[in-house]
Amino acid sequence: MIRSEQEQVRLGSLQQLRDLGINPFPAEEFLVSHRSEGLRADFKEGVEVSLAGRMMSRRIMGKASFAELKDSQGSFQLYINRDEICPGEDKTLYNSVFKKLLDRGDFIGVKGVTFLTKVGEPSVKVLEFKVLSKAIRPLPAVKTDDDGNVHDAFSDPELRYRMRYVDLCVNDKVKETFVTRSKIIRTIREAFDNEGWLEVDTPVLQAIPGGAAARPFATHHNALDIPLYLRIANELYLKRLIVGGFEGVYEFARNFRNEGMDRTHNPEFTILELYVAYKDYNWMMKTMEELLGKVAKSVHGKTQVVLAGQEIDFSPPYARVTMRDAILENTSFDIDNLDEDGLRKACKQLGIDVDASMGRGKLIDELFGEKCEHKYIQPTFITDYPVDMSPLTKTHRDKPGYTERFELFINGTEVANAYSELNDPIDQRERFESQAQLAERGDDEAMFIDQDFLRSLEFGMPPTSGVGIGIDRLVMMLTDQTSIQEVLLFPQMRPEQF
RNA sequence: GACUUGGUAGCUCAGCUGGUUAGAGCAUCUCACUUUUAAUGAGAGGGUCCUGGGUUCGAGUCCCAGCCAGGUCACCA
Repeated sequence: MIRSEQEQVRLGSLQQLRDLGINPFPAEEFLVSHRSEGLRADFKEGVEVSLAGRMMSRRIMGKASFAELKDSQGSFQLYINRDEICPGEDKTLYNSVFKKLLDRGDFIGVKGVTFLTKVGEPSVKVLEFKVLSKAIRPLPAVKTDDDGNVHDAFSDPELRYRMRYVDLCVNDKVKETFVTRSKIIRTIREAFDNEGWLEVDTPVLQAIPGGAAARPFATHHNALDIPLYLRIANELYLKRLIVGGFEGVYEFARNFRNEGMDRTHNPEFTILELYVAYKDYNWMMKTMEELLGKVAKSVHGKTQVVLAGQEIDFSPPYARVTMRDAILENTSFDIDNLDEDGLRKACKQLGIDVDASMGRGKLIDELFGEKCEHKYIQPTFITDYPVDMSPLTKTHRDKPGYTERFELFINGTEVANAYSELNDPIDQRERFESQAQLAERGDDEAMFIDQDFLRSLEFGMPPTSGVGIGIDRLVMMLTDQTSIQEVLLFPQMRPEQF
């Protein structure tokens, strides 16, 4: 293995530490009394503390030095004075160990006393330090000046995603994004738990990948000798649980879809699905706008959030626009007056590619996707989707041909999808059958018929409303990110060649 | 998958119509410096110019193929 000059120096230092009887990778616990932000928030001089972390920089001035120690909360300044850590004649600990053999990126533990420097920086005067772990590779040397300008940022997206550990070490904003992600999920979970809804786990490996229109990843179970699929959705399992008598169930589900990747799609992604009995999609709209208002508030302290330079207002209520009105407003075509051929002509007239496999629902979906979707920047519920693009949704109570379904759009991106769930087993069977016909026409994303799911509905499912929220996308909306890779710790990449 | 932009030191980047030994800042190494904070001052080292072909007296630079990534589009949530 070829080592860079800096790596060779560090490997040499590692050996010299060992030669001095210092274990560069000690096993024993290091007791920490404080962490950086806590210590700064409640700062008093003259307090004995022990801190541990990564040494991010050093400023050596002869017989005294300053260093930045970075822990999980932030950074804290250390002051190391030669004669204080080496009171006797032997100055090896300072002159050799600290100045020569330690490097940026090494983990150290220190014990010392708090004080304020001449310029008022809260610091720890180090009395003892211990090598906790040696770094062989140099971290990128990112610096921030007094005006907050970042110099020599570690910014190459490929390197950042492939070596997220480095990205997290040197780019504080990245860490913040994932702290926020966790907070968003925690806020939702707390809200649902307060309602008494049950968090559940359902199968990731499924014999029939159902609940959505998408291409699955296929795998094989050796012992059973059967094909299995990674789930594209968990919807049908959660509904089985409603059949089983739970009144509210939810799951933060990792789903897998074998499709393209771009800044809003990763092959694996997280959807929060929630099903609540005796509710309908109108109730769900209210529940969602209240939830998102609450989440925005818990993350930002207010419901107005800046996203890609625009302010998004998450305070309820959100606009409600029917699919028909959305298309009417944006294209002046009234889908109520158009049959399949008419829709196909309308699409062609608007420059939308169509093919023979597209049914009425798919054509309407194209019209909306191409000409309307991107216009909904503020949170908007698009409601009442045509029956044939919503095979799991109850037909609309008073609009024939439509369903009780909505999708939530924010910044032109679909963030949630919800319906009054179809619980009529006869109707559901017919919908599955028409999906099967679509498959025969060439639609490779049409749904499979799930006989067990149909059987469960035949035992009776209460009226239920369900929703799926794209958690990754929601996190994007709330952290001012426009790429899904920025909200996934390890976005999918083509494997690296070593 | 298509189009497009890029890949040069550990990091961020220059490198002109092809022309000596490929540069800068930070980082690294050596020396100085006991309250600095993008520490400072002096000096030094560090390169598979993504890979493989080709054109040429000569290629980081031009051509072809490939690999990886970003962006746009297609597909999708």
